[in-house]
Amino acid sequence: MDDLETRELRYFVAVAEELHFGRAADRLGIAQPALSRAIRQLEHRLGVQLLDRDRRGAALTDAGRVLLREAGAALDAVAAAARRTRRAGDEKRPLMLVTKAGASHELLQRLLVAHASAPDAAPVEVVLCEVGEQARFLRDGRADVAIMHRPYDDLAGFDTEDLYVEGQVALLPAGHPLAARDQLTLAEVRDVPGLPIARWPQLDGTYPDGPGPEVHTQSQLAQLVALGKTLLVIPASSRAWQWPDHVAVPVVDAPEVTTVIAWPPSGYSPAVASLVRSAAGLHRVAPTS
Amino acid sequence: MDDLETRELRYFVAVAEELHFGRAADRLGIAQPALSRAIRQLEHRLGVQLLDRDRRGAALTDAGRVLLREAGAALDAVAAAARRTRRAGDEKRPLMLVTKAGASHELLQRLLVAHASAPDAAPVEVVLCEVGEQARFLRDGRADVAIMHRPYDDLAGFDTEDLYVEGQVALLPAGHPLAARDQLTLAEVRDVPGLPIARWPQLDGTYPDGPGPEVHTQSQLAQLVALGKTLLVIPASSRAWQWPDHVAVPVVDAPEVTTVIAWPPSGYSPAVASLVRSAAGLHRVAPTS
DNA sequence: ACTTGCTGATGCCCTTCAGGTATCAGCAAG
DNA sequence: CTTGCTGATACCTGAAGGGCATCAGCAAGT
Repeated sequence: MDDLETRELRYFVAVAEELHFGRAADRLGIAQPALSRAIRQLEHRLGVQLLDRDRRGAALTDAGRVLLREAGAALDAVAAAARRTRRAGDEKRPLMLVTKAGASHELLQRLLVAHASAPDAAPVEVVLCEVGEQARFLRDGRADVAIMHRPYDDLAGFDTEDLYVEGQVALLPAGHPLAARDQLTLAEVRDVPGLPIARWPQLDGTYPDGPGPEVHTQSQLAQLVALGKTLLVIPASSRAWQWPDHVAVPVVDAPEVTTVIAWPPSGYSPAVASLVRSAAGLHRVAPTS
Repeated sequence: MDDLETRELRYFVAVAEELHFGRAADRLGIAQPALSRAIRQLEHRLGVQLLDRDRRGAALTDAGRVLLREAGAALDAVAAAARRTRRAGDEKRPLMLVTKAGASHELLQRLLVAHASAPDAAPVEVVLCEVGEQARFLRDGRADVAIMHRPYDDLAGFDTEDLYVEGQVALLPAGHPLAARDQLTLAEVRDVPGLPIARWPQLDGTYPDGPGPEVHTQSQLAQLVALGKTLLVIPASSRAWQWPDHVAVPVVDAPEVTTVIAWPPSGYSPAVASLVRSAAGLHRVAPTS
């Protein structure tokens, strides 16, 4: 059977994301005719039409949508193979741990301290990423292990260990009427006049509908809240990055958030095992806040 | 960054498995010099030595072992992308369900019947594979969903739903002294003179040490047990394939076996969801035996 | 209706590089 | 010192990926 080459997958992903051969070719650094031919050949080899060409661009067929998803996963796996192999060559390579910037500060702190005193401690390097990007880092080999949050993050396909369960708080600009309350409900937080809830990327990378601003970094958020443009509901421990002009109020009926440590099952190594063991030792210890 | 091509990964896997450039080249249908050059180039691009060449063949380095594992996963992902995309083109494509030949007969039977009467039932095609191969089928796209057994099968990276929990029985040749007992313990079953326990492939594909024969199909096993060459401990429901000259005796302290339905998180589709829902409806119903 | 300005598709040429054949080079065992 | 393995080199060839120029369809101005 004729196997696909990663080049073909990269080409298709570019076109599927741009929905435009010219721009995709540009992004890939090749000429448009070459791209058109490559995609045609790919369609022919798979025996399936992937794109509906149209006067004003291209649109994905059902099969195209399947391939977009699968190709992404496959390319991540290939990238992971390269990265992990390169790193296997280094002696004294540190373990890469990825987490959302600004989340779970203190838990992470304690984890690193605890692990440093473990007998078989390997050095750990912390990588910060944007919201929802941890899974990507694990999948493509940029990280060996991640700190993630259920139910917000995509844990599919990873082994995990629960570390900590906590409630959520609403983060409001100081001076807002609701900021004086000592607790809130989700119903009260929704539809606050002039204070729409910020919209985060969902598991599939799209944004939910709504009036609030689209954000994907903590600093954007902090800014927007301070400016009185939005409010948000976040895990209680995240108020570590709270600004002076922010006020956190517990939201009593918000779903609980579980902080977990996650790793790709294929990438299980003694170093990862050791770190996970250190993490398990932190179980249920409330963070100082 | 220079991405790897699947061709290079296939070449490396062949060499890593054969540990011999000539044989690997033969298997790939290319000449040995081309292979040598491809591997050298791969090593150079990764900046890591993958193989220790030696007068009598090649041996994997640590990095090589990492790449062997990662490349396998990556190639499976690429193959899955191709297969799932092709199948997405077919209308009326059946759902592919894979299970070990001979295991969980009746549960599967009931699942298929239950699902056939579901309102959104898609046709289901059953594929049988050898012991421990289900994960491979799910990973490379040959199957959409699998019936597997914890703790025997490798469930890492899949979403699962528990279907059924059962104890295990020892399968003995009729006429053996232990066959008259109405229950046994693991301690009694181990080290039965002249009846070593058969050795199954472990999660990593290697065989545990021991005196018993290496087997990987049910029919091999059935034969060996009937011949009085081995005994084995298996889930109670597997005695469906028991021969007339087999006797099953419960092993009271053997770990429980959970039959689960598993699917790759990436491959989640309405059809899979529907089948899983049907399966969940079977919960805890004891099979007739 | 004609033009304009987008889109992706074609035709033709060139360069690159994967792969084949022949041969070399190291080394262990006769 | 020869023989018979191994993998590595040298050199050539050919398929195919890629670039450039151009074509072809279609919608929206004018």
